[in-house]
Amino acid sequence: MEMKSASDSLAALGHTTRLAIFRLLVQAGPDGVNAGLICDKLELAPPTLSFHLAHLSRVGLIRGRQEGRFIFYAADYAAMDALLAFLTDNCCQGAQCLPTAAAPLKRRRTAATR
Amino acid sequence: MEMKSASDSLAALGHTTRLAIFRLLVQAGPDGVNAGLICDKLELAPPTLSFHLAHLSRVGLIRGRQEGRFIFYAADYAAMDALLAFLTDNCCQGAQCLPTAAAPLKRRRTAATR
DNA sequence: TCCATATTTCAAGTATTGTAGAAATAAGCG
DNA sequence: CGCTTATTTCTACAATACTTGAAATATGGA
Repeated sequence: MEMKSASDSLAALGHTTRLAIFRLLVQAGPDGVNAGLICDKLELAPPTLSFHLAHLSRVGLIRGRQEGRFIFYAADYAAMDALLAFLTDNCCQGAQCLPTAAAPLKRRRTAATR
Repeated sequence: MEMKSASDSLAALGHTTRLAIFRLLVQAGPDGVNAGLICDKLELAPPTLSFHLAHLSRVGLIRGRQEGRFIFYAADYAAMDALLAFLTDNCCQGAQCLPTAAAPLKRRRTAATR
């Protein structure tokens, strides 16, 4: 993952409304949730929700699939995994970074290690 | 971790310059790097760097410690860990979220599980 | 004390982003 | 076809964030 793509994703999550949407979808699972239901659960005006869903989609953190009149949005778990990997990549060069843990933060799977 | 604090941290990382600074510090290890050196490595104007360091400090992702005329900044690994935990918390309710993996994204240690 | 160096604060201009009403599009149903 | 529902696009305003020159602060050394 490149710096720009990672920072775009992080910026997308760096807003309480979008973070709430994303977590809702992460916890909802791969089937996703339709836009109207997200509106209700988070009490958002439809245009506001649409704006944020478009933002999250644009950076690749979520995906929408049309089903009849509904659009179901689901988290892109692979994108989230890649983002977490980017953050902890090459963490602390093997030194002990977390005092309470025995070992450094685990390096997550990356394109190179898959 | 609360929603607001998490989104503040993510927003802080959602900027190429700050993300570059943070990764530099994550990879540098617990001893940290002094501000001037960060300036040189990332080719930033001192006030610009200072602005971003203040931002990252304010949200708790990094810490500075004075040492003579220098201020060494280091990543706060515990804060990063908590942030990653927040994102994957209660991920996909046990369903399989990553098609290539056998199991869902691991739930990281949280205050509740420590 | 005076100077050089390290870093921050101030100030001001520019640019970007978030919100929500109104209107538009799209899909299914009678 | 016309109606209802689901969602998005358009528009315009308000608010916030980024950058950098200039000035200020602080630390150590001559």
